[in-house]
Formats: sequence, structure tokens, C-alpha cells
Amino acid sequence: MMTGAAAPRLVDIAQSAGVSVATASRALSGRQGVSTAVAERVKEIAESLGYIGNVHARSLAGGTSSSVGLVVHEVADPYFSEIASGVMRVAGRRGLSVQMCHSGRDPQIELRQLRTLIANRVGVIVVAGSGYLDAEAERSIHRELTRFTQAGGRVVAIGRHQHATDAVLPANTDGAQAVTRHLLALGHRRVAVVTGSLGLTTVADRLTGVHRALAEAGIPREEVPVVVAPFTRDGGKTATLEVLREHPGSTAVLALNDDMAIGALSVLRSRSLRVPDDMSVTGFDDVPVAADLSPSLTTVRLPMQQMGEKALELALRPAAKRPRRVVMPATLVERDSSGPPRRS
Amino acid sequence: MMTGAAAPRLVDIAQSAGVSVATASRALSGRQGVSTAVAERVKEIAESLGYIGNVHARSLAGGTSSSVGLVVHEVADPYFSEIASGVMRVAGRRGLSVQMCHSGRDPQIELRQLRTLIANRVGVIVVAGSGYLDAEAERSIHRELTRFTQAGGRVVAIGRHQHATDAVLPANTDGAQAVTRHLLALGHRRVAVVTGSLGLTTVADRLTGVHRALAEAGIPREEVPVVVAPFTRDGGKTATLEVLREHPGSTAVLALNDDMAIGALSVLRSRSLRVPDDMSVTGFDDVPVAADLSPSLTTVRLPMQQMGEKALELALRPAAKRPRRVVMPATLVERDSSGPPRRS
DNA sequence: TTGAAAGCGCTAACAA
DNA sequence: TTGTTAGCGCTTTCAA
Repeated sequence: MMTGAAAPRLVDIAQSAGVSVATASRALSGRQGVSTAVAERVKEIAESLGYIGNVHARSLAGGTSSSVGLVVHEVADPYFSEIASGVMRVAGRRGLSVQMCHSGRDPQIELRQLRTLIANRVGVIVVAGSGYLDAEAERSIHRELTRFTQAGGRVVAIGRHQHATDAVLPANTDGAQAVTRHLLALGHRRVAVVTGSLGLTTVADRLTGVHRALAEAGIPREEVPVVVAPFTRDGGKTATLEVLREHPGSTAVLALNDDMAIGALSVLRSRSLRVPDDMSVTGFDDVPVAADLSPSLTTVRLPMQQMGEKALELALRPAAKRPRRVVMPATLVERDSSGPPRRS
Repeated sequence: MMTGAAAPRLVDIAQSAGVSVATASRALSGRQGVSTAVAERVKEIAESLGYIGNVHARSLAGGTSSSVGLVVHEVADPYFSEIASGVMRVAGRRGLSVQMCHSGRDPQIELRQLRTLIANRVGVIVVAGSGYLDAEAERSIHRELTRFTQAGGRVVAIGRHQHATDAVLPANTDGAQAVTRHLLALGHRRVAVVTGSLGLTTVADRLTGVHRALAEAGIPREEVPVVVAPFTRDGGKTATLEVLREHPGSTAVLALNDDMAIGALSVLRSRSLRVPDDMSVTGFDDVPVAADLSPSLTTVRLPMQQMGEKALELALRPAAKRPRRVVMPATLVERDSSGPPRRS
């Protein structure tokens, strides 16, 4: 793709400075073993010639990598863009490049992307986003990741836990339990859960939290419908429409992410149903806009940027004997979209 | 960073297959000059050994690059994450890797990131986000970019036009003119503009559109205050507070991006001012959530994902003699946050 | 159709 | 402190 014309190389710098490439290399990478004077001159010349070292050559010769791979489901999704932002902040500080790719929530694509990252010889891979309950898919991914770590690479997962890698885990179950308790405490009994694919581990974990809270309250889980649709705003709309149609007595929509909750709010508004008077709505994640919605969204806050930062920091530390897991707190944020159920 | 243990190399594959590395290379890259039988066997062996080619070696030997650099101000900003999503979609289709970095709206950092991308020998660079009115800063950036293109690299800018590179340009001026006209047509005369730094070319362009519409209506631009704050939600809050304090007679807040408009809505709500009855609010960009706010936000739609796609597609085509500019339409989207001014 | 060998630009022993 | 040199893993002439 790139023609590669006359960019100055290390030899050129060395020649200009009247030293060997070895000395030039040492001088530019700030290693010791060069007199200050020479180092000084080499750097000046490099600067004036606009020299920029070739990372490929360096990586090939040194066997080192200065880039990190980041796999997200979809960067336009605020959950992932927040995480990505955290990863990039840490990478920026350490002078690392970030190679990002989309998995599109598809294990096949994820596998391909992983292979690309490995081909690019990234030193670490951060995999963000839910895993898949499809055992076969997970196995292939796991195999690739294992090979990578055995070759000296570091892997950290965010929000998935079935691999034997280090992981940053949001307290999905606790968070879901907290928000469910919140609705129950307000007096809701006819809650409808609105969620993305049950094949995502994130969903499974959050659903576990919901069921725990129901169990505490002695409510049989069969009484709480679970409506599945894509894990997006549009999915939230579809699902909410279904709730309204199939479960007309519901007094609260408990969405398993904010996107779906936003879709729910939008449908309710268009139906002229007041939130929370006619229907309470809760989300999960606390994306930045949740606080600015009207009504502001009751949700579960996940420190997404910190999760990204933490993940890369973890990856940059050498591997421990046993996989490290860092659990990030999920905290209920009570806002205006939830309230007591209407009297019926 | 990466220790690099026993990942199979091309020689290993060649050896296993009983052919030379040259043949193995040809077979794996699908070039012709190898008998189908041999090619077949080599591929099988590579597959079974889990061979993943080393991009660094390939790039070094072949002088080619299969990665693209993407510079955004901040990926957690929906404007940029939408663009990034578009870029990544096209990259994914073409089997290219994307190296993304933050400029943080700081020309120094942007320059450094650019150099990192060049060091990584990306074939193309997509620079998203406003340029800087600081001439000195732009010059350094321009110099680096020029050197890159001269060395055969391709550069496409999104939303900035001072470089002699190909560019994807949203119709900022037209869009701003349209939204300003809209407010004027509703009867507003006391409009307050709320914007990010005047040092950003995006802001300059949008302001030009505002001024054009004012001129059309015969309103002296001095009558319309321009309040500057960071180009973020918080900036929108700060600026709106200032509007309320310093320009109490205003009947409309014309924000130059959606983020600031969202901040404005939030402040107005907390002051119990009704939108649009007491105050109209308009945004710019049409980020996904704009339609779901309450009231839904009147704004100017920019096809952000398409801008990202278009930019990379443009970059992947060979350079033309003269820089190409693709203008993307900015369309007014009238929603519920704007209405006639209250009678005073 | 295949193979041998010369690099790509750099780092890292090893010598001097 | 400096230089020489052997690779890193691959692609690509050039011969066979």
C-alpha cells in the first residue's frame, strides 16, 4: 500500500554523524555506553533530518513490541468507547500504540481479529466485552489466546471470566441484584426484564443477580418475564413494545443495559406513558448520557474508563502464577426514572 | 515487552512441508507459481501448526503496510466514536488493522501521535477532528504529514481543510446557517451561541454559518453573544449558566455541538425552565442519543459513520493530482427542543 | 514450478 | 566508548 520513498534510515543518521549504526542506535534509544557529546550530536542530526525509526525493524530485531491490541464489540457503543478511552489514556502515557478492532459480538470475527493482532505481534491484548456461551466458539478463542500467552504475550479480559486469563470484572451480579432490590423495595411486583442475547455471559451474570433478588423476596422467577432483543437502543424499543403487548400489567422495565433502557424511555414517551408514574425504568452501565436524560435514568454505575485503564495496567505487569481478577464495583445510582408503582 | 517463545515461523512450515521458504511464502500468500498440490499441502500444514505470519517481517521485507492510523480527539466523545466505527468497519472489510490514538485537542500531542503512526509504518492516516487555528502548530503537523505523503503514505482529514490533503468535510457552515435560520424563523431574536474554543476550525466554520444567517435577517452580529467553554457536556453547563446570568433576555441557546446542548438542557431542567417554552435549545452533530433526549433535540445531522467510511475509502484510493474534497451534507433535524419564543 | 540468496532497517552480542 | 557483525522472519529477484 505504501510505496516507501526516501525516509531517512538509521544508517543515514549514523553516516551523517560519522558514527556506526550501533552507536547511533544506542544514542537514539537513550541507552548508555555512548559519550554525551556523541549522543547529543546524533540526536540533533536525527531531529534535523526528521528521522523516525521503523517500528517493524525494531520489533523484528529486538523481539519487542510496543503495541497493544484492543478488541471491542463495537466502538460506537458508549460502553466500549468509554473502556477504549481508558485503555488509550494509559497507552498514551506509556508511549504504546493501540490497535483496535471490532468483534461485532460474533465469535468468528473475534477469532479472526485476534489472529490479526497476533500477526501484528502486539505485546498485550485487551479483550473487552461479554464472552459467548457457545462452548465451541469460546474454545477456539481460548486456544488462540493460550498460544499467545505461551509465546510470552499478555492477555486481560474485561467483563468475561471463562478464560484462564487475568480479568477485570464488573460486579454484574451484585449490580443487578441491587437494582432489582431497589425496584422491589419501591413496591414493584410486576417487573419485566428487557435484555440482550442470553448467549452473552454478561447477560447471564446480570440475570443471576435479578434472580437472586427475586428469590430473597420470595418471588418465583417465572413471574418475571424476560424479553430478549438486541442489546441496543432499538432492541430496547422492540422489547418494550413486546412488554406492553404481552405483559400489560407490568409496572417496571428493568433493562440490562442503558442502551435498552433509553429505547424503553423513548417508546414509553411516544405512548404517552409517564415515567416513573406509569412505569419505572432502570438501566445498567451508567453511560455518560444517563444522567442527562429526562427523566434521568436510575441505573447501575460501572466505572468503565477505569476498567479500561485497569485492564491495560494489569496487562503491562508480568503474569502471575494464577490469573488475577480485579473486581470493579457496580453501584446503584437512583435517579428519576424509578418510583413507586401506580395504584392499580 | 513480549518475550517471543516458540511461535512457528515460515521456515518451520516450509520444513514440515518439505519445500523452500520461497515456495511456502508463495503458497500462503496465494500467489501463483506454485502447483496447486503443493500450495494445498503447505496451507494445511500451516493451519495445523497454527501458523500466523509476522506482520513486522512481512512489512520489512515487502515494504508494504496493512494498517491504517486513526487520530481522534477523544474516542469517548460520540462524534469521534461514530467516525471511528465507520473507519473500523471499512478496515475490517479490507483486512486492515487500525491504530487509533488520541490527540486530546492538543496540537503537541497530535504531532507526537502522528510520528508514532509513521514510525509504525501505517500506509494511511485518517485525521479526524477539527484543526487548530494556531498557525505554528498547524505548520508542524502539516510538515510531518507532507513528509509522510512524499514517502508514499496517504492522508485523509475529516473536518479540517487547511492541509493540502484529501478531506471529508461536513457542511459545517451550511448546517449552522440552517439551524440559525430555523430559530430566526420561529421568531427568536435574542439567541445566545454556546461553543467550544474559537481556536478550532470547526467552530470558526459553524460560527460563519450563524453569522451568515444573522446577516440575511439583518441582525447585527454584536447582538448575539457567543459564550465559549469546553466543547463538552460540562462546558455546555458552564456556558448556559453564563448565558442565564449575563444575557437574561435570551430565548434560545444555539449550541455548536450536541454535547454542549445536552449540558444546556440539563442546566435548564435543574432551573425548572421549560424547553422549548421558556427557552429553545439546538445542537449540532446529531449524536445517536439526541433523538432520545426529552425533549428530543433539534440539531444538525452529520453522517458521522459515513464520514469515517468515506475517509478510509478515499485514503485507500491512490492520490489524485489535486487534493480531493468530499463534502458531506449537514441537514437540519427539527425536533422538540425548539419552538417559538415565549411572549415577554 | 521450485530453490538459493540477497536484503528490508534495526538491535544486540561480541570485539576492539 | 565505539564498531563489526550476525541475525529477527519474511518477500522477492534471479537461477535452475
